[in-house]
Amino acid sequence: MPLPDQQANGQPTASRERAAEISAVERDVIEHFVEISRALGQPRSFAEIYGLLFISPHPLAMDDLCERLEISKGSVSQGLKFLRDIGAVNEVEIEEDRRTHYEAVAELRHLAGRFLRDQIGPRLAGSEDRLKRLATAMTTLPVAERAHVNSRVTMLQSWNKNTRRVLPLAIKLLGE
Amino acid sequence: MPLPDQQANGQPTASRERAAEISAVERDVIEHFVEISRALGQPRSFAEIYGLLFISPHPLAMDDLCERLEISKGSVSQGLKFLRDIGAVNEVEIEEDRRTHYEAVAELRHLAGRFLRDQIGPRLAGSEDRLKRLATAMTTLPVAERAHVNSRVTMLQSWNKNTRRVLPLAIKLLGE
DNA sequence: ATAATTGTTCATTTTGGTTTGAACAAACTT
DNA sequence: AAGTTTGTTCAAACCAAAATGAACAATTAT
Repeated sequence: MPLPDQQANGQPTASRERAAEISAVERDVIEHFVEISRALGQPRSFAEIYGLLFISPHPLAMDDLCERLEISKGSVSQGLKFLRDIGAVNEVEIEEDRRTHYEAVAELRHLAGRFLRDQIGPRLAGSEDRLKRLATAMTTLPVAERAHVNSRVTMLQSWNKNTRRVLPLAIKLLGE
Repeated sequence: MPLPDQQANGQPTASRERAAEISAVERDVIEHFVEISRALGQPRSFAEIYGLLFISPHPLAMDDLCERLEISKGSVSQGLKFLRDIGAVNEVEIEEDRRTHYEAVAELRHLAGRFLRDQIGPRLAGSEDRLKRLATAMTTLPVAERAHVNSRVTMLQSWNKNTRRVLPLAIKLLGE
């Protein structure tokens, strides 16, 4: 146990004070994002990290996130990696602090857009491939079944096409 | 082990033949729904059930679903309950068979609409409540923090409102 | 050079949600 | 009535995904 806390002193390398606990307001905001991320099938810790950064008035470093959210360094590292990748957080340099700090990107347009492109897009593409293969495999079926199967597969293809069309539009409308 | 299989005989109470295995085409269609349901955070077995009903040319009973999908009676019962509740399947009565059979409701409009209403709607409502409470709790904050927190909470409220507006529209567009 | 700090990776552990299967109720058959 | 079939419920088992924490690399300070 090194130096006791010495807040607001000039020493650049002085030991940092322990981060404050999560307040009621912060708690609620974080919970809000946790629920959203759940609906999107993303891990809770990622949402907690984003939520705290979103409500924090200044950028935070990994340590802060670990201590205040009480999650491990590993989780925070992974969470920040994901959030960085989808452009949900920005790195911020702070003078006289070696650690990289992070701030939340609050523009829903960017957020949702990149999430759509990186997370949903590839899946839709995969679906399209499968449907194409299906259409081929179908031709080997006995004629009796073919009619029904064909109508169903056609339906799936049309749903997929519609989704591809509507999703980007919806994102655009969401971002006001 | 009762009577050996006797297909296509006249006896109404005769032992039923074992259900056929899943074909390649069925496999692919089912997998398609499994992936969609994953994105929506629904259990795999539910999607399997819906998928098989969707591609099947005739209604199926619980037994059929158990045997062909190789999942337990309990799972099928729960899955059908869920699918019934959101209106994704209809019960069908079959003459000279006591068991209730099920067919998939293939109208995307109904499907998505009810899913939205039953699964997403309540969550959005919950969010709105939390945001209201938040707006109140906020007023007890020190003035210094209040400005920033206020701007963030306002942002969340606006996102929520937009979602409420856009989601039904998106559903409508999806259903052609 | 040595030590301390910052951050990532990944094998293990934990956890939360799904699936199972046994017990049960209800309806039907003989 | 006794027995069979059909279907639900729920505690326990199971499992995949998330969280942990130790080992590691890289950078900076002494």
